[in-house]
Amino acid sequence: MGLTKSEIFTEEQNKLATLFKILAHPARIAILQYIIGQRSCICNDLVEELGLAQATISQHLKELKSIGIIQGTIEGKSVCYCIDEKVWKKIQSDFNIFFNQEVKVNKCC
Amino acid sequence: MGLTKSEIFTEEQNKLATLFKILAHPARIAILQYIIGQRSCICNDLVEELGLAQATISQHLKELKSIGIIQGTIEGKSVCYCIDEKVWKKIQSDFNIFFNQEVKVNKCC
DNA sequence: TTTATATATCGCAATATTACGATAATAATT
DNA sequence: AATTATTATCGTAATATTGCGATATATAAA
Repeated sequence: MGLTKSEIFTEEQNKLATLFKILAHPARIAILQYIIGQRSCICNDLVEELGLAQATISQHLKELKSIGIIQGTIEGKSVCYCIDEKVWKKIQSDFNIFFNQEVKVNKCC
Repeated sequence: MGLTKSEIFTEEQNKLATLFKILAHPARIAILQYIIGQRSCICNDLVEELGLAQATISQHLKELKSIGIIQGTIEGKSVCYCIDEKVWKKIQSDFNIFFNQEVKVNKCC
């Protein structure tokens, strides 16, 4: 089929999976790291830095924007992208809430 | 195309993206949460709990096993799955190393 | 030995993702 | 007004993922 059955999972499970999915691409990891290193950047910087086509970078930026982890501000004829620190920390917190669930020892493993 | 250009990214970026990818499905989140709640479980427990086909659950378990976050031990005619706490904590640590990069304030956003 | 139980794997169909060329849209520059 | 620079979007091809029925495998039970 190829269609995730979202309706059988909780909203929390779907939301967490979506966050993971947006981060699950090396180009998007690289984009985030580049923005952090430079504090901000424009789309073309990333095209030169990463060597992917402009359309591809633009699409990755759109996906990162979709979860709010970056935001873009129009500056003349370019768009300045930067990290939204609040969202960045919220995502880290959500991940840690998930990972801080106590893993109990058991019999078999 | 549809083929991620892994060769243009660092090994670290590819590895992190892979970890995110394996966790980027609500069924796999649900499986991990169920195992944590029960300490361990067998494949069939998950089939009943989640309402996905046995083949589907088995495939998700295989993917989780591929990053070592769970391990399976043969117990009679079933397989007992549990969290590998060491790997669990390592993944959490890897994520936090990524998220603890300092986000500096900048001019535009 | 036959049957039942539990899991893994194969093969397939449906859908999603990735990448990019072409092109549209917008604003600055000439 | 025409040109240039920057980004977004559309359309498309290639590949990946998801889900499941069918089937293979392996152990326990009868």
